[in-house]
Amino acid sequence: MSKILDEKPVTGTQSIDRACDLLTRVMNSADPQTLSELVSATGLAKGTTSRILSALERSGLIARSSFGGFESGPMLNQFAVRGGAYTALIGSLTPAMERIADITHETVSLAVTGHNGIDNIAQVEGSYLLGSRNWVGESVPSHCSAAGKVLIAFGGAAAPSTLAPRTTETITDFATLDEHIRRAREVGYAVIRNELEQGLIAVAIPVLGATGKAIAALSVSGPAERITPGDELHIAQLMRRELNQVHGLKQEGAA
Amino acid sequence: MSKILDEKPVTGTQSIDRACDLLTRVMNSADPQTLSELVSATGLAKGTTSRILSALERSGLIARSSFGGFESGPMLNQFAVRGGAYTALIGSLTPAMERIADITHETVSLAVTGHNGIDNIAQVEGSYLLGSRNWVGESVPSHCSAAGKVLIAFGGAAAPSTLAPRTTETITDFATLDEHIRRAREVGYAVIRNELEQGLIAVAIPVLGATGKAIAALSVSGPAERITPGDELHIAQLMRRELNQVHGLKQEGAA
DNA sequence: AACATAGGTTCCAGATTATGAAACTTTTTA
DNA sequence: TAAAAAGTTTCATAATCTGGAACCTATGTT
Repeated sequence: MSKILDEKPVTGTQSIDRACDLLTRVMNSADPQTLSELVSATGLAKGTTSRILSALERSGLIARSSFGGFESGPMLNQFAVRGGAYTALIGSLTPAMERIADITHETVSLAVTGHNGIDNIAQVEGSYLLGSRNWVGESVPSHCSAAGKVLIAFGGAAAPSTLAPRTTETITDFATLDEHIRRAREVGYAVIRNELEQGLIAVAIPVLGATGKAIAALSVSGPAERITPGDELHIAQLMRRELNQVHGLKQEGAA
Repeated sequence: MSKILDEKPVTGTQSIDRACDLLTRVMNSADPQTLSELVSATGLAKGTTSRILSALERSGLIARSSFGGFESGPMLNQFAVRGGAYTALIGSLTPAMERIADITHETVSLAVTGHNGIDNIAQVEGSYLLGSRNWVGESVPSHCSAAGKVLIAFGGAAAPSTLAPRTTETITDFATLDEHIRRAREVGYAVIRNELEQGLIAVAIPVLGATGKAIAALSVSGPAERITPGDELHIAQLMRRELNQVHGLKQEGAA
């Protein structure tokens, strides 16, 4: 079987690619990563790994934990304290998300296109005990999340190249996904029913930026018992209405 | 004049060092940085800069802004949303900081050793109108901040190699600084009076970790009119008392 | 205490890899 | 529409990075 997408060989950055790989591994690990762990995870030579990690440490991006191993360095932690690039977006949408949670009693989430998948960046809990757990900071595949579908539909994310199944109802062929995307573009919202996890329903609408493309997705999610197919449109309309109240975001599109 | 500190030549990581430099420039800029800006800032060849930036973009560390230029990428923004490594520390100390601010009416700050200087990572405002502005996310030199002195005194930061003046009262000779450090170690707190900025007084105590070394510094700062030399000890004692209430931090030392 | 082991760093010859000037493409400005 | 600015790609060259092995240095073991 030949390559589905023509892989660009990408040359002239071997060492930087390796450094980025090591950096992201360290960043995304909860616990400090030791040199040996990173060596076996990446398959790099021990000396090479040590040299690269030292360079990253020298620039403050990573640091040695006092208990051994590498963890995020002052440069990154300081960046996190400043809030990163999403703070403004989260800040302006939080009140609307809270109102939506108040009315629906369900969990409301804000997601953006991430490096591999859809990244959840903010969440407001509903009042029900049974609801989505906090998954801020986690990623999900775009083809089986409502936020992902809506981001693809409104130009905020590229269509995925693979459709890995998560449940028996996950969309695994491109024709069906295209159909969902087209429908989302028409009606202004997207839905998942059991496609990410059995029993989990979510409805998402796009948050459109000044250029008319989606910059984020707002979604309500809850169990199938509470969110029936008949509720989907109402939830989408409610989100649209609340989002239209938000100052500083040009909103358009049906719902 | 020969090299003061023997500069280690550091070899084998030229391209990674350059990549780190570019990455941190992008991270620390409020606005997206264009290729040309980065070229002239770093002095690298245009082609080289473009190639490195593409590699960083490919790994999700930086991203192209829709308005042109490079900004922090999903990998970093997602990291920031998760909170970085300081969240636990800030979370456990915020209540104590709030109580200190309530009692003193002055601004209370939390700082850690950063990549170049002392990084402010949290701040609670006092009730006075005249007070320190919010400087979370900014760095100050260690030799002219109370937090810096106390971090050096309690093994949380290395002594600085240069003593750049900020005011006429900034300590600029190593002997005087050593004396201040020694005194801080004795009494358990450090003070600056007009050494960082005219009229600014700050008192800091160390936050000691399990290993007995300072992992952070807690400080109260305000104008010279309100914080007299006679207040310093009381403020230090107050901070020490509140810090001792914090669960999960072994505290020791006089004050 | 001496030894063994694992985890980490440094060294060095060699060739793979990054480099930068220039050509080329795209976007912006006049 | 032309011209300039901004950004990307190409390619020959040699400088840079590589990885194996030697070398440290803690920590645990007999």
